Amino acid sequence: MTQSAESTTVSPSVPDRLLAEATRLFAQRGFDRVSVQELVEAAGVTKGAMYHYFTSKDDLLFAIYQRVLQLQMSRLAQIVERGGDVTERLHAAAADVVKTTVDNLDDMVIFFRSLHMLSPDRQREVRKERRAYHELFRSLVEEGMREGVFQDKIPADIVVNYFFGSIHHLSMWYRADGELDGAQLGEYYADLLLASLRAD
Amino acid sequence: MTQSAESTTVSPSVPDRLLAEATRLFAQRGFDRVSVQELVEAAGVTKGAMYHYFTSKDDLLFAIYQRVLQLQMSRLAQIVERGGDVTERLHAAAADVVKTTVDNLDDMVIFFRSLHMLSPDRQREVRKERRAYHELFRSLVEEGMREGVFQDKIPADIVVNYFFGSIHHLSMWYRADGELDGAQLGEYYADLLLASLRAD
DNA sequence: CCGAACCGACAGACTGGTCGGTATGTCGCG
DNA sequence: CGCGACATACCGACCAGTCTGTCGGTTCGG
Repeated sequence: MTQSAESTTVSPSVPDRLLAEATRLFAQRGFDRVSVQELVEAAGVTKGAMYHYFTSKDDLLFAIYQRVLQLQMSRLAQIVERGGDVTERLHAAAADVVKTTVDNLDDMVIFFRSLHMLSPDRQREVRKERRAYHELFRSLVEEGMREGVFQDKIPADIVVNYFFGSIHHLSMWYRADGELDGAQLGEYYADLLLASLRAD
Repeated sequence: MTQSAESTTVSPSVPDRLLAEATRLFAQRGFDRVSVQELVEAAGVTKGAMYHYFTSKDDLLFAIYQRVLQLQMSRLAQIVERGGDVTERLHAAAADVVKTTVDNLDDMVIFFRSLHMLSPDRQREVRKERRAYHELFRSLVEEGMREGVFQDKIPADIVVNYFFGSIHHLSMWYRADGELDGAQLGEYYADLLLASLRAD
């Protein structure tokens, strides 16, 4: 074994601890308001350790983005690929993205609030991957439109942006301690999306 | 007249210039990334001038929030009050908020991205006014539900959050130089909202 | 089989620069 | 002469990133 199993404690590796604490702190107070010193103290390591694993504070933020993008894309791809009619797949995809979002609210707060903190290069990279994600989702909508299952008076592109806007906004009002759980909310949101797409 | 009309130049007053430049810069680069020095230079004044009219950098940000909240609330109130059936009023309100949002994209970027930069007191104040705004909008939805014009399987609260999420997200993808103008987009968005509310 | 060279993984002090806010001065106008 | 409306120099705090050092393990030549 290398070192992944356990040493004295079962705590995760240093980079993982940094990522976890960074996510929590950046979501809570904003990227610029969290100092590197504070972050490493929260993770129980030192600056030396952080700069050993990440080239900059920016790099740490980017790592959070990559984790989110990868998670979302893999979940959506899985749903798109599996069979079933397009209505079912779109409903499942919509409900799943809601569930995943409320399960990772901190990630989403950071995602939408801190994009402009990344270097232009990395912003482009994030936008590129995000676009691919949108396009995969949109392909479902377009499929339904072609089949005549969905109305096509409103461009698929607009519908998708409309829906993802709602998702984005979840990080501003959804509270995990409320009465509404993620699965229930996912049902509502998926129903709203499909209702607005219902063919006449 | 006091001083509002004109002096030598026709340029707006110092506080107005500060507000305008602050809005542009905060939206472009984020509150924490704009230094007071840079801001006052952009507005063509000095720090002394700024701290004469605003008690802090925070205070300037709060002034932007107040302007946005007031504008939105007054527009919505006007639409709600005028007659017409509930479908028409909701459609008009929805289309108008889209139009107002794309006409003031910088304001909205700041609104959603920088809320956590305000002091807790002022955050509460903003949230309070924002809630009142949501509730007024929601009252339209509830009215339609009571009358049976709208479906009521999904709570009005959820529907409103869903819709305002889409609005919020506009600041992330809508580009004024694109092919879609605000009025057209407002139609689409209002149609989507009403479609998702259509009674069976 | 052993010791020396080496290496990855940190620790922690330090630095150059920046920033929000303040204190004091000035100037024109009533 | 007094006061509102600024101008400007300045300060203390803080912060990202760097640099040098340390230490436990691994490798490798003899």
